[in-house]
Amino acid sequence: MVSKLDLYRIFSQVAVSESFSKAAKTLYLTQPAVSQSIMQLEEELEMRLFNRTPKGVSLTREGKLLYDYVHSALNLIDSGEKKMQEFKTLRAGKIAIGVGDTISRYFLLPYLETFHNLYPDIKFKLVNGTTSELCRILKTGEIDVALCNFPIDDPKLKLIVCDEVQDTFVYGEKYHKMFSQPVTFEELVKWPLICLEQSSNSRRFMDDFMAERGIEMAPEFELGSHELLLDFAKINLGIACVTKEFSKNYLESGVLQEVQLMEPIPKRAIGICYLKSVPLSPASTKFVEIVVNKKVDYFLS
Amino acid sequence: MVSKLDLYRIFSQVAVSESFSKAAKTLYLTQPAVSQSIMQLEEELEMRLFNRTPKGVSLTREGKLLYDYVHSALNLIDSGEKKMQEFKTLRAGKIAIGVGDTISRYFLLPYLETFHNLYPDIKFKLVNGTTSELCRILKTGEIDVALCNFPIDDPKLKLIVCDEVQDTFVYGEKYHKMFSQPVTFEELVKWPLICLEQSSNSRRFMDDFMAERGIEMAPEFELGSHELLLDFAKINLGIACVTKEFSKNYLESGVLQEVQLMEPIPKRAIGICYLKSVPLSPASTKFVEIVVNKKVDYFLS
DNA sequence: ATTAGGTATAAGGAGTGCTTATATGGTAAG
DNA sequence: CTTACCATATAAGCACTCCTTATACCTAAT
Repeated sequence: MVSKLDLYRIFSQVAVSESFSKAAKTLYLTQPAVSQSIMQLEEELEMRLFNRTPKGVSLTREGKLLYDYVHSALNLIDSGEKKMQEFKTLRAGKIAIGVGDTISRYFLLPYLETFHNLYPDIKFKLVNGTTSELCRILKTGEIDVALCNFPIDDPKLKLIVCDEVQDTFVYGEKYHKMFSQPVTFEELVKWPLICLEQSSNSRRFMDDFMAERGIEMAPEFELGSHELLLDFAKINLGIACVTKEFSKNYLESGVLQEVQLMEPIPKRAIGICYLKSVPLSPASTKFVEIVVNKKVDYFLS
Repeated sequence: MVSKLDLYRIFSQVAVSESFSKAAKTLYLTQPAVSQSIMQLEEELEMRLFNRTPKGVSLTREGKLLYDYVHSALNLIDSGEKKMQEFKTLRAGKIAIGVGDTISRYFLLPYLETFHNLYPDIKFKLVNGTTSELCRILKTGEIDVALCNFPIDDPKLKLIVCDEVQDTFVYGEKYHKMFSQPVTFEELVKWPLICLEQSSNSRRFMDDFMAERGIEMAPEFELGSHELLLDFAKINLGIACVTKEFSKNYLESGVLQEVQLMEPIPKRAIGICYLKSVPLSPASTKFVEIVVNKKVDYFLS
């Protein structure tokens, strides 16, 4: 095995130039340097690679065959380097993003669109899961970044708050006259409630908040998606605990209305997180930048 | 473009070992050497290739892709080097041999068989031509060696006499009683003669020899192959000028008989020749060795 | 807490690989 | 035939690269 791969780059150039001195010029070397390199290669392979002629050199039968291999190999390396260049300039690549179900629908989409319009060659992989699941698979490397509901307490993760959302309770037409006045939490939970499943971070947030006040929520319905919450409320099956920002359409059109509360519910943070120990790829870096800077292309959202 | 290809060999090993220190051991280097090499590669590509972990390292998404290229490239180089090894040990390769028509039939064949039995993986390319044609295409590189009739006067060619052959005149049954006594050349040329074409070296040799004595040969028949000479003589169309060694079967069986001459015809040399300026390939070297040492496998000839 | 095993960093020295200078050889033109 | 020019080969010296030793730092496991 030839120890010095670099000799092959010289070999290849000489094969093309058919001259030591011409190859030397191309490689910004001197002719003796090339001469010595080829001699070294020939010695290590114990094989004459070039026929020396007064006009230059030409590959021997064996050298020609070696060149075919070497040429392909060098091309492969070049292709690989080009690919890296593309990654660097975000003309190729892939981001694996973990995201909570609710967030993917109402929050992530505009950023994905913005990013995709800027860098159409970057591929996405989206993985859905709860906040804790996402934190786990971040560490396996399956995903590069995760967008999830805070709070998260994990020393290995870098956390960046991107947005704050307001949980709120909404009702449909049937409940209209019953909520003309602000209510307390104690009064509220007596109504039929529509909530997300207990496994979700948003639900847990609200459960914890109520628990601090000694109140227990016993929802009539526990649903799997935020969209269902809104639908259920619309047909007057109860009071839904939803995220205000994700319910804009329903509230603005008047289909649903917010319960006026005596005491505000604190805002809840949504953020992006990734492993502290693993540097982000160029594409992921750019994606994070877009999300934290809220660079949404509003024309598209 | 990464200037130092050797970095890729280290890169590849690290990718396999998934550890700088393990790769270092495999490569008979120290861990810092590997560490620095990878850092250098990463700097030149401006791309993180490995994620460092406390247990070792793992390829980044981008590194993995680069590895696919690099791995293939290194495999190609290895294959090329293996091929060279095969050439060296005559387990692969090709010889292009130029050979006169007559010689190929009566002289070359046993050597080809011997060589082929020793090195069955070497391929042959045979090119027929006259001596002067062969000398010309030797210089073009189309053939590696040539087997032809001497004399040759070319300062660029290395000449090795392999054998001497005796030209002679033969006749068939009809001429039997007319050649009971030795004849002079002057008497001989009065009979109908069967010769090779004037372009052949053997014919020129005989023409020149006669000319020195002021005799001109005016053959009845000028034929393209030695075999035809014998056939024509057999059916009594004249006296054929042939090479004794190549007519053994006809002479021994008594189908043809030699003209007894007053004065002997000098022997003519057959030899192998190749360019002085171009070193022979391993296969060609061995072939020349077999021919000049007359290493014929007699069981086969 | 301590140890073991991993990578990163710093500094020094050996060796390699380049350069300059020169030799050698062949071809083509004078 | 000689000379000049173009190519490669050889020789010697030096700069720089790259590897080594030494050390620091981190994490995980005992």
